[in-house]
Order: sequence, then structure tokens, then C-alpha cells
Amino acid sequence: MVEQELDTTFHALADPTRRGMLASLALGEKSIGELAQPFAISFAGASKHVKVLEGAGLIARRKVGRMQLCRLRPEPLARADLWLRQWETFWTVRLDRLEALIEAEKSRS
Amino acid sequence: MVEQELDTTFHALADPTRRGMLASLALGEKSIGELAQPFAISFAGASKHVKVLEGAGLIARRKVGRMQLCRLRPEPLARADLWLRQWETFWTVRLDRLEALIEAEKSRS
DNA sequence: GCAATACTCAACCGCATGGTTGAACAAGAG
DNA sequence: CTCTTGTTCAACCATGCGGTTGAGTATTGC
Repeated sequence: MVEQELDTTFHALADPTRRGMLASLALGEKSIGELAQPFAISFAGASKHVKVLEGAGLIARRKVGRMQLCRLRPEPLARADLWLRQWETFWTVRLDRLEALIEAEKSRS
Repeated sequence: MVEQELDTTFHALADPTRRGMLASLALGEKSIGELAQPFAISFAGASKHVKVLEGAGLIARRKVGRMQLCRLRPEPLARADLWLRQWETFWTVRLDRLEALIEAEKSRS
């Protein structure tokens, strides 16, 4: 179950248009038209991207008059980040090793 | 560009088989056969997944005799994590708000 | 040399993706 | 009521994905 959420979350994040939309939503609620505007894309195309983001639980919508306002839902991002941090020790160890090498190089000169 | 690296990294992570392979590699170098074994998958199929991971810079290979040993390269994971943490304030604010509500509820009772 | 092992490569399949266009619908503006 | 705006839906297209099979290439063991 968690596995499947990671699938959809990472897949949603694997597209630059969708990441751009999220960045745009970080500044506040936006209609789908406003989300589509910066990307040379058709309205229907944007609508599809929004549906992917919604399917991944990354955004929620509410209808206001004739437009749909989208807002960010960061929970899946938090869970994806949690998963990525499993490897944190892995890459920090590497960086530590690198720093140690740099220090060794310094003291040699 | 950084954007494109995020594309390939997130796409590589969006598949449970590939995430499993990474987890397996966290325990040490593995041949492609060893990587394929836990997943009911053909040899060629595993080879493709490995190629995707390699293309994303998440693993490196070296030839030892007739087998290919793969090892984890965590750098792209670190960069993906960095990107995700852009939203960290976003979700922690939410959690803070939730805690505040819980506290408010407690003191009301 | 010969057989087995550890792969890679090319071709194919079914299905999803990202994109389009054009028609439809719902709601506010005149 | 009509026109425009904001959006969805359905159909289509080209491309790519995850998977397979079958053939081909190194390398090791006998």
C-alpha cells in the first residue's frame, strides 16, 4: 500500500510541468487556467496533469463559481521525503569520506 | 540541467522493482542475476531496469569476470531529497497547525 | 574444444502517457 | 436569452514503458 503511494507520487513528480504546477501552488491557490498559463500547453493538457497530481493526492480541488481552485496537499511529499531519507546515512557517509580526503590532502601540502 | 536530472531520478524511483533493487544494493554490491532473483522477472527484464537506474546515475557497474557488479550511487537521491525539502516548511506548518488544534481541543475539555 | 553461466540486444506485445482537437456543459455577464 | 469564460470529456496520435522470447556474446569449468 505504501509502495503504491510512492509509485504514484514519484511518477507525478517525474514531470517538469507537474513540478512547475506544484511550485506555482506553493504560492497559493490557483485555478487550472492559471496553472496552465506559464506552460505552452493546451487547456485540456493542463487538466490531465492536474488529474495526475490529484490522483497522487498532491493537490485538492474546490469549485468556486465556474472555476476550480487547486491547493497543495503536502502529505505525500512528506512521505516521499521520508522514504528518500532512508538513504541519508548512505550519502552523508560518502560526503564524510570526501571531507576526510580533502583534509588529508590539506595536511599533506 | 537539474530539472532533467529530477525527471530521470523520480522516474527511476517510480517503479517498485527498481526501488527494491536499490534497497538490495544498500546491503552491498550485487550482480544483475542477484538483483533479478527476488522479483519474478526475466533476466532481460531485470537488465532493462538496471539500465534505467544506471541512466539515472543511481548505480554504477563494474565487470568482474563474466558478471556485472552493481553498486549504489546515492548522489541523485541526495539531490532529489534536497528538492523535496523545498516543501518541508509547507508540511511542517501543516503539522504545527494540527498540533495546535489538538492542544486547543484538550484545553477545552 | 564443449557446455554451462552471466549477461546484452533486438524484436515484439499490450497498455499508459503526454499531447492534440473539437464538442459539450455549467455558470456569470450583458 | 445569449455570449463568453472555465473546464471536462472523448477521440485520436505518436511515443515510451514494462514485460516477454529468442538469438548472440563473453567467460569460466570440465
